[in-house]
Amino acid sequence: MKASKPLLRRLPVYLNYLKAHEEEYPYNISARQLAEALNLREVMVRKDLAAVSNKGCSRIGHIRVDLIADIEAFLNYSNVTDAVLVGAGKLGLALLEYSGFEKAGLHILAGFDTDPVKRRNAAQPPVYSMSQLESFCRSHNIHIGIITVAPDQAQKVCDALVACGIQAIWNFAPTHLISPDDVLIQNEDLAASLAALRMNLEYRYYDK
Amino acid sequence: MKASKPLLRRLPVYLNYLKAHEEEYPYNISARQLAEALNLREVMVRKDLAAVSNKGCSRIGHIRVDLIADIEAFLNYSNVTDAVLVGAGKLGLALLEYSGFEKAGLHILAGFDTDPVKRRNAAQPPVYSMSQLESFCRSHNIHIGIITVAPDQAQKVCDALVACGIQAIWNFAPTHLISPDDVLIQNEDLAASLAALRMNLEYRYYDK
DNA sequence: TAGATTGTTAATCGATTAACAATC
DNA sequence: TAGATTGTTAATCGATTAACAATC
Repeated sequence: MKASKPLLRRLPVYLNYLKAHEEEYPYNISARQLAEALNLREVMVRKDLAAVSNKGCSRIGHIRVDLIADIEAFLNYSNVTDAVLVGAGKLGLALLEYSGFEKAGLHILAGFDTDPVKRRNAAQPPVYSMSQLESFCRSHNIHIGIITVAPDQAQKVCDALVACGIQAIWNFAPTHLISPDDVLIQNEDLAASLAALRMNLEYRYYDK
Repeated sequence: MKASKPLLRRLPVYLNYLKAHEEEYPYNISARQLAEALNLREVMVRKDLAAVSNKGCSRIGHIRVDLIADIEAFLNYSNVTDAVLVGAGKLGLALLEYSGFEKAGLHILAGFDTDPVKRRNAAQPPVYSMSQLESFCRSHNIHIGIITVAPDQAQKVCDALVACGIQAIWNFAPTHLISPDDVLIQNEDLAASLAALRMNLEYRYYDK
């Protein structure tokens, strides 16, 4: 029942590819074809697909639309989760208005910011004052919070979100957050990701 | 010599913590203290630190500033890499102006966009027309490209970057890119990351 | 000295890959 | 039938964790 982290990260990639390549695979697609397109090992893809769907047929593979449905069902994409975002700076606004999250089952209901200039009551999603955070989270029963503030404010915002009953935090600030054990924190550290990219690039030179 | 991917992702986290907690650890810090602060296992931190520094002393641990220097040296932060970004939409602009990358050794020299409205010659970094991409990359000898365009344009942009001699691509578009084997692609798939967060949150409910 | 800390060697764990039987 | 494909069981691989000797 419980899926591994790598699997959870690969499933949206499969999903994305399956949705984007309707013309190429109008009806069915095999693990092999998917693996080759995505540059992954066939066996791994086969095992991944077996984990989320039992509709694979020999000789045929998977029915494209069924596979999409099974992956979405597995990832619970139909069960949309509401979220709030704190920090309506450039990154925050970009995320607020990014349409891709809706497809992935996340609905960012509103943003919050201490800076009155950043507020916008009319736009969709709106950006409100921090003082409204708790009542908003409570009344909408929000469980997910996204942090896109400056690193030195992140812990304070984290504490505020926890106080509002938030259960999972997606942290874009390059700060290690301290939170109660029952609050899930996922760090999206772009600088760390970048470090990995640069190092891999350098190893390449080194190997040559 | 070659570092594992998990290690490469933890090092910037250590670095970040070490830099931010000068008052707490004015001189030395032990693997144990670092591990507890970051909620990691002591042994793992110890092994990680041993991989990048040989200056650890029994009873004392590591000298904070030396450790910072060793991690930065290991990650080659002094060797700043130049990069270009294609797609000056909200996310693109946010990344263009994010100061954290400089500290991590990435200097985004310029952005490029097909939309004349998005261009800005005066701002820093500037945003130019796509037609200038190749000459810019060639003349500045750029090896890293960042893609922040819409998914349906990502492959085209990827091809253009490859044609400009780019060797590594950091892709923020939710699209699997096809590229020559010697071009390194790192996908930063926020929707995939989100899926992992949501699933972990759900498992939690399930466990209860 | 005793205790805190290091680095290293061996054991464990989890994920990927290989091998293969089953099916259409 | 032969071949393409599936799902599953066993082997491998790599990373984490445990155990421990060495040091100040």
